[in-house]
Amino acid sequence: MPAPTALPIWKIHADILRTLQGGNRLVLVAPTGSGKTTQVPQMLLDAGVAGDKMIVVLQPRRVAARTVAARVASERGGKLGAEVGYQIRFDDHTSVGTRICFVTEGILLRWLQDDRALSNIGAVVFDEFHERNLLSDVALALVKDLQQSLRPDLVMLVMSATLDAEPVAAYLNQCPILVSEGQSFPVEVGYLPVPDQRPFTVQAAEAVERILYEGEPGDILVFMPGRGEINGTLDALRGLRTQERVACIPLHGELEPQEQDRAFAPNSLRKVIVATNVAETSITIDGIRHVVDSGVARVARYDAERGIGTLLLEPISRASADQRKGRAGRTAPGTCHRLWTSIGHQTREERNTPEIQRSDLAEVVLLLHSLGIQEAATFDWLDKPDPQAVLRAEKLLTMLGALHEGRAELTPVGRQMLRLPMHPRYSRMLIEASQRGCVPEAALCAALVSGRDLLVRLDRDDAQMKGLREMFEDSGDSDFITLMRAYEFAKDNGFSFERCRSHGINAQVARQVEQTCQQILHAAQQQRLYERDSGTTAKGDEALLRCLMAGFVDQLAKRRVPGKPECDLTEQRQGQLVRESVVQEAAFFVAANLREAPSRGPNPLTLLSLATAVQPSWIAEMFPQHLSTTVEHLFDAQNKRVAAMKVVRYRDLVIEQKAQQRDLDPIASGRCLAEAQRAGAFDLPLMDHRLKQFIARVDLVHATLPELEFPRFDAEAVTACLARAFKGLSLVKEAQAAPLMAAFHQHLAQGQVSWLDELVPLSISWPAGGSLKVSYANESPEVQVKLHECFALTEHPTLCEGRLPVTLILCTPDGKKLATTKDWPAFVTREWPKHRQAVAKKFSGLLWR
DNA sequence: GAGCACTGC
Repeated sequence: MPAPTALPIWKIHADILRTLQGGNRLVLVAPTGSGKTTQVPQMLLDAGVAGDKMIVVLQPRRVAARTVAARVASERGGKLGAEVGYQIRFDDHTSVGTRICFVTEGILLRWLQDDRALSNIGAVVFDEFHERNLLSDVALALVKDLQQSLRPDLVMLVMSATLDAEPVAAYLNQCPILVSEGQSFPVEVGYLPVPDQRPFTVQAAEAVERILYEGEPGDILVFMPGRGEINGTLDALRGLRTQERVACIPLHGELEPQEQDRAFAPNSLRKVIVATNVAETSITIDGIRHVVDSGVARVARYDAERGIGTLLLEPISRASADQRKGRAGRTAPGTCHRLWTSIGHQTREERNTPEIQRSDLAEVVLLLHSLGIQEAATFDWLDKPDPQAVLRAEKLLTMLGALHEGRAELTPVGRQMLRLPMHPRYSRMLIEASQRGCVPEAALCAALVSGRDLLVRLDRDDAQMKGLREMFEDSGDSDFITLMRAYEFAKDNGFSFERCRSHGINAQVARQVEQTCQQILHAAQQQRLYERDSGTTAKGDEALLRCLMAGFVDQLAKRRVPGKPECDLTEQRQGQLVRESVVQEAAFFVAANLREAPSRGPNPLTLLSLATAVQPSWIAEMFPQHLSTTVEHLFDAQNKRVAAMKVVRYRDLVIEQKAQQRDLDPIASGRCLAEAQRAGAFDLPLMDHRLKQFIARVDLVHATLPELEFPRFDAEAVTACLARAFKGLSLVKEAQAAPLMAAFHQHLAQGQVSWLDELVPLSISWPAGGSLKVSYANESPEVQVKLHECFALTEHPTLCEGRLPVTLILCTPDGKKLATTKDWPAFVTREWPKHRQAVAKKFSGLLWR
């Protein structure tokens, strides 16, 4: 290994120090292989840039923080944890003498809460900033804020591997940018000549085949969006007939460590590694010379309007594609095969959406409030979060009791919640648990969802594993209880990999859960939420179920039909419970997870998971402020009628209704019938062709002659007309017999109805004699006519005062459609001659022009 | 009859 000072970053050593001795901000662009991560902190230390204070280097991943710290410590000939240390969750290798400290982002944010001024820190270095993780954006904004207020002496250094440093530099008040060389090799990029519609798994396998055929040496890395596609590619690879034998290796985050190691381990065969995005940033494999890039990835987004997360397949950005490409040039020149066209490349987004713009912000907003920042939406961000997402976060925090109603200030409960390392929903659950004597159970629940999935996903027809799983599923009350049982099983078996694997449990995750749970309990103790050995344990599961409800009341779901997965939620949301949930009976449950997934049908599915059965009476006891009782007219689908009901709602979700003995209000009753009809509760035979034509004709005038101010018949207007027609009725039978036309006429202003026959007649007279019906069923009005009867036309027939040509559907004498036109004279001169001979021959008895 | 990228306190 060459001396560290031979690394490219040392070429700009003097510039870096000059900039930071003259100012307090710097953006450093340095690609992989420049040595920035290990060398820059040492340069700062040796030059005394941070004075006698500590240099903190932010890392996006724990492994990186640990390994880089070890490397730097050894370069300086010291012990890890002395001059050079690191701190990550569960692992603190620092001491009073530590001058360079590598930390993960969450740690720095914890420090900020303990000491708003970061008094013992002299410099903050943001490494891998181009990844734009949620917490690194938050940390950057807070450190900038701190530097501009209490700590002008604090040095900020943002390091990024990609070239678009201008926005960050501009954000840091036009601070200087320095660029270092990297140490990588050229990668030759190839695109598809034309788009290929076949599955990209097949295309990728073919690309691999071509690389093998060309005989260029080196391992191959294939990027796929997920596990399914990885397996599909591996299948396709097995089907290849190539001379060379290769080792096909899957790589994704859910694999156990020893399975992941196969990708790193030397292999006598050429390796073809088929990986997800883990291989783009988190995992680096030496020896890759060829990249095959599907060009897609699964990206998590958050729909703030509905509070639902999605995980969709999306084209990756150009920045991401370049990052993937770079994986082929780490040790020698390489090739990159992109499964899209060079034209398609230009239409891709330039860079990824920063995580802050696609996340649930509840935790971040709570943190900001604790630091006195009440306006998260207008705070000085590099990229502002969606104001809607901030609003949703604030609403949730208010509901959880962390913010004061209406004045966006932290409550004492909110302060306690801040000290618990988890999403505010779970910290709210823990606070509830402190009052119900089930803190250890609640802490375990929070720990169980804090990392990767404890239970491995089952193959659809793995009956044996399903059978073993059932021993954890003895309670139908909550999916959390299943997870707890599985965890207890793992713990009772000493977290043995074999025992766990045989029951579909990820042992590694189970060990992490143990640690996380201990940490949570420790924090809970410090917040006086819990006393160890206090002996107050709850009887049965109900206390825990109530705690879970406290964290997720706003995700209350009500089954539409007993035993079926379809549910209604608040805010008119709908969803269905996943089939592997144990909560298959309860009429009400809260779902800890809402997400949208693509389906075969036209609409995506909203899937509810991590369910917990709840009783409506618990809501009445614990959240009376969210309940309302009214008497309303409701449609009784069973008896096909409107009934007056006493309705109890949790927010807008009906949780109880009872028929009332009382007279119906005629208007409300009609409206109720109309809305039931709109929702598809019954059909309306009198909504006939004539009425539909009427609606279409009015809409046509509305669109074509806006100056006449005809109203439009949108869905709401139709419902309003039906409500008028149904006034005073209460039975479906009555509604179906009610005359409708008059009510629809009333939607128009006085006199407008009588203009309709003039503007949009039901039939038009024809020069050849008689008249023809006009159809308004399609976007453009149509008349079907035999072609030979058109020759008498001198001009094209129109509607709406000449503004709208009728579409003529021209037929042969035996009624077969021949052509359509909106311009008869043009048709006769240009199109007709092309058909004339054939038509005239077939129908020779007629006179053709 | 249907679904899952990656991190972090």
